[in-house]
Amino acid sequence: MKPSIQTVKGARDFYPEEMALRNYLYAKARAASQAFGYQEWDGPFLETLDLYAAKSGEELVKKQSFVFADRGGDEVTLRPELTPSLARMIAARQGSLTFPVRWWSFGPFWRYEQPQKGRSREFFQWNIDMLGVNSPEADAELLAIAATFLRSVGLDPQRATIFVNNRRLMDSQFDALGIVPEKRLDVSNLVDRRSKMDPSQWDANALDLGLNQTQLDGLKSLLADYDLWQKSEELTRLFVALEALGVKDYVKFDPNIMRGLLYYTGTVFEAFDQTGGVRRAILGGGRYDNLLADVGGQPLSGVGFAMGDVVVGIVLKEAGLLPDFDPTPSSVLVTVFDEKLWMTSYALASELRAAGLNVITFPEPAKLPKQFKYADKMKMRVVVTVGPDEAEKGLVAVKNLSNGEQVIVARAEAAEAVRKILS
RNA sequence: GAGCCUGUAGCUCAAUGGCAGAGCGCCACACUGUGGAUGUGGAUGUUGUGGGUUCGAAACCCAUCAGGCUCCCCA
Repeated sequence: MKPSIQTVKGARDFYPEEMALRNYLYAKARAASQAFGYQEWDGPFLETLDLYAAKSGEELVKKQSFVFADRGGDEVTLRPELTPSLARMIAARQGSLTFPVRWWSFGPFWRYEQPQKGRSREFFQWNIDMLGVNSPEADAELLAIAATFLRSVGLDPQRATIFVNNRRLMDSQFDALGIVPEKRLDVSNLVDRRSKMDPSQWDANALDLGLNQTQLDGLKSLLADYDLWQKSEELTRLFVALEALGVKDYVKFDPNIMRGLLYYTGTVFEAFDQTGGVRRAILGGGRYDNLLADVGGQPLSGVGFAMGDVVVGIVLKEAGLLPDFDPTPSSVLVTVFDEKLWMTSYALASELRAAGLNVITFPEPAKLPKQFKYADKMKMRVVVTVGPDEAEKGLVAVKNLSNGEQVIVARAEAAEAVRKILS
């Protein structure tokens, strides 16, 4: 039977299987974050529109935010990103926080976009930031966290690569080509779109922006120069630190990585699936020097990245790296032999739970084959049965489903027998 | 916000204007105290939804909803 009411467009149902993946990503993000000593935090899911109007682009505020009036008439929005909340909260306690601040978060976000592969309107995102240290070595730490995560979910450097660039380096190169600072943003956006465009059309767009042929040629050789990082002290130091941190194999310099975000000022990076199943970035981030000052705090530099759950979920699925799904958190089934022994089974299950085991009881008397089939389908590992023969002597039958062996033990020793099989 | 493609059983898909099907899964039984295997049988459906064309529509037309690809955007 099909339900007559569908989910909201771009929203997803989390059946136990999807919920398990979400929790898996959460656990891996937490592990990578905590391995580097980051503290978990969160902001409100509802924010005032003004928070985003202050810094975020017009596109985000006007077109891609879920905005509505509350009952008091104030405009509120479902948070489309976390960084403004971070800046606000840091600024509010700037005088009392111990820097550097190392914070991470995993929660829901909403953007009113066209849903497609790798993109939904309601999604979960891992955010992680370090504020108060402005150095390539700090940037390297965030890259190492990203690489640690990728490694922990089974994505090797050939499969998932983090491409890094530096805004300051590119700006100085643009300067050298005689591209005026006012044109940097346009040129950056153009670079960002290059991989999606037909080469001749891209050239035409570049000339439309007011570049001359010499500048265009210079820009193209710039974007083909994968040794360009050697001209940047920041990037040179970054790669030294990445090597020491043991993640250099995950990171490659790429002059084509720009990122659309206005607030990035130094190192920028994006991780991509190299097998091409998903063209969207798995994660992305960079250094931002001016964000705190923009929301009224003292100037404070930060570096961080964000990873949505949707793209990485697809990448893991396509790579065959989804973790095995456990249909039940319990590995033990206590059968109900018949009407008469029903409550005996319930009492036995209760004893096993008191001994610290997670136990499912079959909800009613049924034929044993049916109960065993249920245990098998739920991938349970142990079945405990009390039939008339056992009940009479105070015994229980404990069966190991993985090898089919069954032992008869005293009821008081059931928990121990189960534990032995599970260990 | 724009263009294109798709929507049939729980899942993957057939049926190209003429009786809506297959495989897998599901349920029951064979098996009256023990799962995975095998066999036999069974249930599946408002063909996304609403209109229209037609003697007749899953198919053709319009609208709408959802998904996918792309543009835009990716904070």
